[in-house]
Amino acid sequence: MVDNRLDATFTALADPTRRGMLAALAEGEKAVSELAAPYRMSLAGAAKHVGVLARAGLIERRKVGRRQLCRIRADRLKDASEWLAQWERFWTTRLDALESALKEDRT
Amino acid sequence: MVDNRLDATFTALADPTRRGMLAALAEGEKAVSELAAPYRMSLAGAAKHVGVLARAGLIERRKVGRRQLCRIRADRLKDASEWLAQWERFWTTRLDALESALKEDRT
DNA sequence: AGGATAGTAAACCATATGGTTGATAATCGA
DNA sequence: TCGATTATCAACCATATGGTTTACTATCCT
Repeated sequence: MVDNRLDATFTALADPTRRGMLAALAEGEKAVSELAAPYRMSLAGAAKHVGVLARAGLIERRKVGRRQLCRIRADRLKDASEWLAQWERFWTTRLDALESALKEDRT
Repeated sequence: MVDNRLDATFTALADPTRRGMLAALAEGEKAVSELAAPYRMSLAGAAKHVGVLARAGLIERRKVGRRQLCRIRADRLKDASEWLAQWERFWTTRLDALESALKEDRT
């Protein structure tokens, strides 16, 4: 199912630690321990989060020496974004309705 | 935290039943039992999913007679969409890189 | 009034999740 | 070679999640 990928993607995005890690990776490739550093959490714990991101396909890892460099893989993020874009019609019509309601108020 | 809202939103979106319910609500307001109908699941189980969507702020409920009519509240979906839009630069540069790689292949 | 319908609430169960610690492996640097 | 660094793995724990069933309330219909 295509759905399973969205499940994993949204599940991965549902945790602030993991969203923070993605934000950190926006600056460029980072090793697991660098990703872990900002969090009051054991390295093993943080590495689990990295694993969730990797299994969801949101990041790639490559081993360089003893470090495991991670970088963002944009395509899954794009899938999620496109799913959400489906709903754009809703909020735009919502905003349109709000706008005309406001206009009506002023007349 | 603003983050907590994103947590709840993405958690709610991480389940295919709940995404399906949102899709059903795209056609218009629906009662809980109507939302539940497509799923091989007890009404109580489905109602829990509706509760998750409501607590995440993705839907609103209003009681009409003995029915509980639900409709989409677009703003939270929009929040999630905007969070994801942050990453647009990533996949566009990715696609650009892919494109030039393909071009290079052909020369 | 009394039965069917719509929904919630509570108790329960199995499994998933987020975290810990401790052990181990691989690599770097002196 | 030896110690420190980087990371994974396994076992474990508490809590959350997705589902069930049973019981109950509220509303509608005849």
